[in-house]
Amino acid sequence: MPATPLFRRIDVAPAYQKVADAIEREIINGRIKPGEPIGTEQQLVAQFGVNRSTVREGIRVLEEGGLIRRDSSRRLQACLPRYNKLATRLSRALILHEVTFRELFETSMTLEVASVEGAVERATEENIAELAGNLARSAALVGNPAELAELDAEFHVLMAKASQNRVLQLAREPAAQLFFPTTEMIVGGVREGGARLVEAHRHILDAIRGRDKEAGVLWTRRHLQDWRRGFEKIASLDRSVEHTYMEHAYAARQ
Amino acid sequence: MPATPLFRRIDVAPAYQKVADAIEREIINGRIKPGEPIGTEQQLVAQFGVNRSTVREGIRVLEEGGLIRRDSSRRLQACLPRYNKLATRLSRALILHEVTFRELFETSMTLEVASVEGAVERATEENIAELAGNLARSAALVGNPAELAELDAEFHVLMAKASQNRVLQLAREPAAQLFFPTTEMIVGGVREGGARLVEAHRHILDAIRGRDKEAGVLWTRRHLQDWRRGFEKIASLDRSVEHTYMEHAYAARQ
DNA sequence: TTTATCCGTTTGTCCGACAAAGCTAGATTT
DNA sequence: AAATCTAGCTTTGTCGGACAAACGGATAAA
Repeated sequence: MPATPLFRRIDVAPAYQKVADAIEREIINGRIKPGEPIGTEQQLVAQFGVNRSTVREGIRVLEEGGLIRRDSSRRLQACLPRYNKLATRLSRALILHEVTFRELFETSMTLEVASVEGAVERATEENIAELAGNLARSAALVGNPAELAELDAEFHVLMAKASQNRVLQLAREPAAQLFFPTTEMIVGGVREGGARLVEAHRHILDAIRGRDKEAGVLWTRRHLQDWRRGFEKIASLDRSVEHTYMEHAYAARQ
Repeated sequence: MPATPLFRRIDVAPAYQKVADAIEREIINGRIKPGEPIGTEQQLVAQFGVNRSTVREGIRVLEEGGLIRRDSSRRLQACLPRYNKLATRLSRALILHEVTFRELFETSMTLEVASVEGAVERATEENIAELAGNLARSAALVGNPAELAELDAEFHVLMAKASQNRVLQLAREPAAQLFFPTTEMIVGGVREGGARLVEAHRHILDAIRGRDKEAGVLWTRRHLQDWRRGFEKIASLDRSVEHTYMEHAYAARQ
């Protein structure tokens, strides 16, 4: 073997990967815009000159990556990767890495506070209307932990949306997906839990309306501290977000 | 159509999806541990009773999701999803959503501050040694924007690691992947930029060593503000990341 | 206007096949 | 005996062809 290699390593990516890469490039470059059709499998077979099985494997990769999806009639089209879907993967990764609720709590505190600060600064009338709608529905469902937990998660999503910061929206999502599902357990297990939750939301919304950052931050902190107190009554913050929880969330969702 | 639907939508997932789900469940549940083999395609064919093509499509899904990988000899094995891979996809999503550097900056400020706070509280001797090593190398490369930019990114990764909060580590990664590559442009374009960067890192490390949270936060803020000032000299914060970054950084990298 | 029917297209799945690359174990060489 | 080589088996990546089910659209019937 020569001391200095004469040749660069040849790129030998499998064909399905090359198919996926080629389509991905077109989407990233903007040559194919979100919503536009990619073509049928048959057409891709013709264009790439590979077998349909190979094309289909490439498609699966892109589909899982969130770059393409199938519309109502199963035809392929480009799409904007949905935060939510990617966030789900990340949440799973967090579980497998056995993170603790303490880590989850600490990070969520940071991100929710940033979120409310942004919302106070930049929420539009429409954002506020959405939050108000959520609050009204929540108030009507104080006694229903399951529904209330879902509305709580939505409230925080709306708050992030109101911050007009999409990076923040994305950054908070993975933690939120693991964090907020516990709300049901907590609201259900703590006396007056539901009422306190709605009360906090009301104060936060008022702060956003009144552009009062201090109040917004204060009530967001209280809101999360409430969660923490509730959580510590039923579990330890330093236990990992276990498989048991995954099952719980999974089962409940399906 | 009845006002209230009588039936829930029936689950008719395609076979390849069911294959992927089945394997995923085993991994999430911990029945298959990271590093353990999944079996050959032939075995999966036998176990699931479906065709190999179907199995392979399912495998692509899991592979892209980061739950399984192929070892040196291409055999399937479970693995821990790597943050980095997932974060890359998220970064791509951010680009497609045409986020601005303002959003990136604001979120990074939040997350880096949280990161340094955690590091000040919980950094181990090993963490500090790693940071010190990074600082020493940086100091030796003040005049080299490309190298320094890479070391800067690493410094912040190490800082997040020192916070002992894996959720935070993950949450900051997508933004960081888009944010820090611009450092090269900035350090190269601003007089004394490299020196200021190393100086800031030094103060941050000192603060972590001395468990001085206030100083840590202060210098982290300054460090990022420096970035911002530098950035505004060469581009607008409100332009999308795609337009600015794709042109500059991509061209430079290739 | 709605319902039913037919037909071409597309997807999901299956079968069988083969070359290339990796592993295994016996045969060969040193 | 140890190292090396070789041949065979296994596994993956790819291919071609096939077919049922679902969908879209057009047309006929009520």
